[in-house]
Amino acid sequence: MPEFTDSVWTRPARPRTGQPTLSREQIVRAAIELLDAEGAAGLSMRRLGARLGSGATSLYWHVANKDDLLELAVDQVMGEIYVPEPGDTPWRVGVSVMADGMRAMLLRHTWVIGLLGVRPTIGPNVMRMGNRSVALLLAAGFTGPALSHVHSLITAHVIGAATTEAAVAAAVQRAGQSAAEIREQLEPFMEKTAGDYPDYARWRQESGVTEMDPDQVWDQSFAFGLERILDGLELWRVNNIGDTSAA
Amino acid sequence: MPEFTDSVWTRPARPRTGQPTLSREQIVRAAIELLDAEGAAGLSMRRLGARLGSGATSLYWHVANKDDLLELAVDQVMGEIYVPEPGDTPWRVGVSVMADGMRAMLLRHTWVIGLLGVRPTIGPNVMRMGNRSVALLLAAGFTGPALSHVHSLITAHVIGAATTEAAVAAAVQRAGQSAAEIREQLEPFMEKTAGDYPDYARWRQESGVTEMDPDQVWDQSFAFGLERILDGLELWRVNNIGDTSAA
DNA sequence: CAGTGGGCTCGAACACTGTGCGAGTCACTT
DNA sequence: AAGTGACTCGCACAGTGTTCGAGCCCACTG
Repeated sequence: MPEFTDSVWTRPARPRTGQPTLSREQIVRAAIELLDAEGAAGLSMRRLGARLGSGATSLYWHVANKDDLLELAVDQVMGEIYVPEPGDTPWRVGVSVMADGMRAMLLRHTWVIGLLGVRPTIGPNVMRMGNRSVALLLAAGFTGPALSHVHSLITAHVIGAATTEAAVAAAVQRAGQSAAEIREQLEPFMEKTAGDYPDYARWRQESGVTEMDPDQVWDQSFAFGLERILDGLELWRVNNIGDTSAA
Repeated sequence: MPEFTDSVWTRPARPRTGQPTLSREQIVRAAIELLDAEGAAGLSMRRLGARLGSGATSLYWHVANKDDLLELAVDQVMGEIYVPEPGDTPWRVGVSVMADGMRAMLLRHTWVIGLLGVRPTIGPNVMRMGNRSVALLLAAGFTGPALSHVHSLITAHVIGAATTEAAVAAAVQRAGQSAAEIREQLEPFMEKTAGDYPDYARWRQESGVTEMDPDQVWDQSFAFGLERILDGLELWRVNNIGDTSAA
């Protein structure tokens, strides 16, 4: 049984002296490229080796595991998220910027989503991000467990929204068809089952949601949710902290 | 390239006449048991066949793919979620019950989480759930795109919260150690890196979160977030619908 | 009652996966 | 010149999802 703290981040790095042809950074970068291009299923150690012009097993000198490699890749792309410094803007804006950035990152690297539920990441980039988030929320007046809850709430919204969006995007891409074609194909299925799900069918028709641009709907849905969350947090903040002037 | 609608749910079921020793329901049930017991990595067609006392390839008569099987399993467990009828309770309570139920399901079957981002499910149980959610939110006064946004917001919170909770739970389970032991192990790592993440380290110490029961913290965090979301929605509802009396 | 077709099971095989092991290469120190 | 250690890599092993074709057995038709 491995110790809890036995992960890429706690194991000492190998000393580097020679002029190796491969490096951990290079491997991680190539892995991310492969994952972006072909999804989680597209990454195999052999294919990654080939892409780097070296044998598959050479990678194991620089990386203990495929799991470790994935953890490194996740932390790497987490570093792409920009978390504003506290004080630059009102806290709502700061949080929104972070949330939007995180969402964009997850949609750029959809393979990350499937890994988030498998194992928590405590790499340097994630830690740095966490530290800046804490600073941001401290400046907003949140403290103690509430600060943690607020942070969880924001990230949960981003992860949850990105999850379903990515799922649909993947299905659409697999189908290789336009949104209009898919809507057309889906129609008979919807009509056939409309009797079984009357409320859903009626709402679907009346809402006019079928005639909107899907990408816009995703954006609006995410923004709507985030605004409601921030409203709810503001309300709580006023009632429990009472300082409405914090940046 | 497969059509978008080419999935388990749209393909006609095979006619069944003989007295087969295997059935699709039985296979799905066994798969879920295996997944619950050993996680996503524990399910292979050969192991599943062995568990059912039959050859691995026999399964392919009842199920086209491993992917299809997983989709069936996901829809199956989705059916475990209880969505209250509209009118039974105030809408906040109804939504809370659904959210709590969904969270509990995801934590019972953590393997589902990793599949949610891969492909959207449109199985009968998910559709039924969707229909009841629509009914619930219609009764609360939400209509049009806003209804969809509200539904997305709730499920996103559940999925996002369950994702990070499941990740930590999996790591703890892999370590096979108590929360106290893990905390002890983590301490030196935290102290060593405290200088790099000063805000985080300071908050961690002052907040006292390290001395709380982790399970309770998860529960509280989820409930806190849900309350803030419902507050935000209530606010929006009053401003945009104006009817505060809807059940 | 014989025969045939189709629902259903399954073993062999293929192409692939992650990874342990040991041999080999090279730059550098002693 | 010998050796040491960083690094690369081919082979092999156990395991994966899935295809194919052979075979079973039951319900039907002639």
